[in-house]
Amino acid sequence: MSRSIQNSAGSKRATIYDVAARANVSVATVSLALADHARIPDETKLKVRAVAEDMEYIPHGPARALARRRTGVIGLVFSDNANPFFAQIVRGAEGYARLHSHSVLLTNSDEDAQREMECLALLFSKGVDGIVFAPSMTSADPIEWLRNKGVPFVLVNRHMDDAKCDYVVSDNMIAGRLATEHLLCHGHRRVAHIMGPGHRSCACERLAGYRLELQERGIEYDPQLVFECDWRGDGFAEAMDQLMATDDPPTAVFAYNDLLALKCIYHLNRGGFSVPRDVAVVGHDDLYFASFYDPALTTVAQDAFELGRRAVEILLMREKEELGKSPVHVVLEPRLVVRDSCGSRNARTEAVLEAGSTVG
Amino acid sequence: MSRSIQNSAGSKRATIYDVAARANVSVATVSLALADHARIPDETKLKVRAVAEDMEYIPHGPARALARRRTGVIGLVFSDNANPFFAQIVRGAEGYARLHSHSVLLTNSDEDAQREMECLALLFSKGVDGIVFAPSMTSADPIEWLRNKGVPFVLVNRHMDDAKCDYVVSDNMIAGRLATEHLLCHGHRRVAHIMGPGHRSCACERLAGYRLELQERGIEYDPQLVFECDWRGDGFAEAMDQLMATDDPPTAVFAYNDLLALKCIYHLNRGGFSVPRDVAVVGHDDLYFASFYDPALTTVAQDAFELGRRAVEILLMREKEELGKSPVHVVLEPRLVVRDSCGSRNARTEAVLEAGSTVG
DNA sequence: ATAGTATGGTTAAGCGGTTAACCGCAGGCA
DNA sequence: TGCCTGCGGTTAACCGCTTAACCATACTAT
Repeated sequence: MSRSIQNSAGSKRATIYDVAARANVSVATVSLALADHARIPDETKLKVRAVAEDMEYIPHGPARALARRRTGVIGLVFSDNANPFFAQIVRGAEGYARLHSHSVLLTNSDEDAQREMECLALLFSKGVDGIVFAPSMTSADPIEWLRNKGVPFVLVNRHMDDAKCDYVVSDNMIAGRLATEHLLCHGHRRVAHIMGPGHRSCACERLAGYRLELQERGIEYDPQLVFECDWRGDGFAEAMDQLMATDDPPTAVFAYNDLLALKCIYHLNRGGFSVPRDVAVVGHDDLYFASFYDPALTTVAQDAFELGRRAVEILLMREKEELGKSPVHVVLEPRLVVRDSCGSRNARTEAVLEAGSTVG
Repeated sequence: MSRSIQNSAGSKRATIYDVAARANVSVATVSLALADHARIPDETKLKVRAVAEDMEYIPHGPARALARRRTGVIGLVFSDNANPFFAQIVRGAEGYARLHSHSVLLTNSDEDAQREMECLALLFSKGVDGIVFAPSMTSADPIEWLRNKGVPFVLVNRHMDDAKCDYVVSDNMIAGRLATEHLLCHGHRRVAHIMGPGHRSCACERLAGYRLELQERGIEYDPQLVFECDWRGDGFAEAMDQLMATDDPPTAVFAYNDLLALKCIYHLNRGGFSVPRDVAVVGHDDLYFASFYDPALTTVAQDAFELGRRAVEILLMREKEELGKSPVHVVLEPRLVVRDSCGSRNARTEAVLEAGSTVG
């Protein structure tokens, strides 16, 4: 009859059996009543809910997950959640998930292929309903593995061109063009590009955009002006120095992202160059602190929050089978945010401090 | 006999029954073998493991959680994981958790009391083994609730003075003193303080440190020089302007955290004041981008990563009952990182770019 | 020979829910 | 009166794994 006895000390968790006993109904009735099932008359629902409320009954997730065959949990795989860009994606994902009664399990791959697989396996073992995944490698192995296991997933931020799967990205080609166009329109002819890790789709695409824009405006592409840095953003300083020491140094730099842009400005300052006077700099991402850097950073904004939000949205729609068989590709439009680091505005003319961003 | 039949298509998840069937043993043997139980001879273990490996068997977490009565999941409650400071704590927690075969469920409370309770309830429903919690409110309700439910938890970053529970914090009193001392030692007599939300223990303690240091150095505390801002970091600009317009303006500012410090510098610049020439500024947290801001920010460093790490460590030790009944209080020592924003160093003298920090 | 004890494996009872199938009863209708 | 139908609830079979208790066999000691 009663499998569990609610001890009055309140130390043990109240189970559905406790509620059933107190409400003088069966566990089935409790379950159905709390699920607002049509078969249960309102009167009973009210009674059961009152008892459940009173006992502070909170259903046991794992048990429910076992019976229902889904956990209401979405797995997240990023290389590093402390990276402000990823942090925002995570936030977007978490927010949307919560709005739809899901929660998120967070894993970090540290941009390591093996760890990435471990993350996926871990999430699979936890029985997540789906995975939002920012692959760091070009290898299709993780994708294959996920597909084989039958776990729904959506790629975010980066995508593999061959894989026919859902993804949501920002249009990095356009981003590269926007940044480059802006600089060229201000008369720059020698525009350098600090490129991200070459194995990432977004780095390649931004480079491609940069090249395409140069081409369309009749400027010859000079590979000397492009250098790649690793995923930690290190390794551009020396190249930068060499470049600035030539007799035809760049007058502008388009950096893969804001962090690199800021480091670049910092480094240029150290080297005696002033931004934007001597060199114009454009970044990418529009991290919140870019706006109150000095000089305020001109940058290509991509909505990281939205990236995460949409990814979860797709996952949940797939779960409810509201989506067809064909893969969903969301491509967000980036936009240029003009500030001071490219010299087209004067810092002193801006009176208002941009707000936003939380404080620890 | 066999409850589940592994269809060769591979679409359904392999269960322990599938493994047992293929290995010609009972599920109990499989379970024990995979758990490396002493009762199972090596030969059998090898055989079972080979089969499990071959079938890519990954135990089903929820089922295991139900049987074992723990999930191997730790819940995280912060106001906003996109805040770089919290992001680092989260990272520290996740890293340590993973090292010990645990994973983390992330929730954001948005600094809202009700949402905070929802987060806790959610985590409880998911059956987390413990919770790392940065309470945003002074109310002891969440603490009481957790205690009542019997969920192990440890507070991080902020603590409630009355509650006798585990916590790990940075010594904010010392932090306030360090920052203030540094400024006073450089001859400043009018030191302003941009204070964080007054309901947070850390904001109060940093203020207390600031006051104590003033007192010990014979400087009278002037409440005019202190102003509080909300959790988003807004609302200090006007106060700052008024203050700078008086005939005895501050020559130095100690800001609650780096974000505020940067905003403050930005705002001072806009107002025609130069940092550090006109006003010295010291921040708090040592966020990675503080080092390549211009001027590079002098700040009080607290090890956010370690904060998260230690919190999880305590949780896991409690789980293994390696800790006594009395509450564990970890207080990390902050340290002053002197850079350029306080005028005690010259930006041009520094040659090396500080490295670190990842790149999206 | 006989009980005693490892050894190595199996059986089965949970863990806390969900839900299909079933059942008793009252009302409607021929 | 007898049958069908709806209503409101219960029973019980899972979900996939863990683990205490049990059992068969072989080996030891008396």
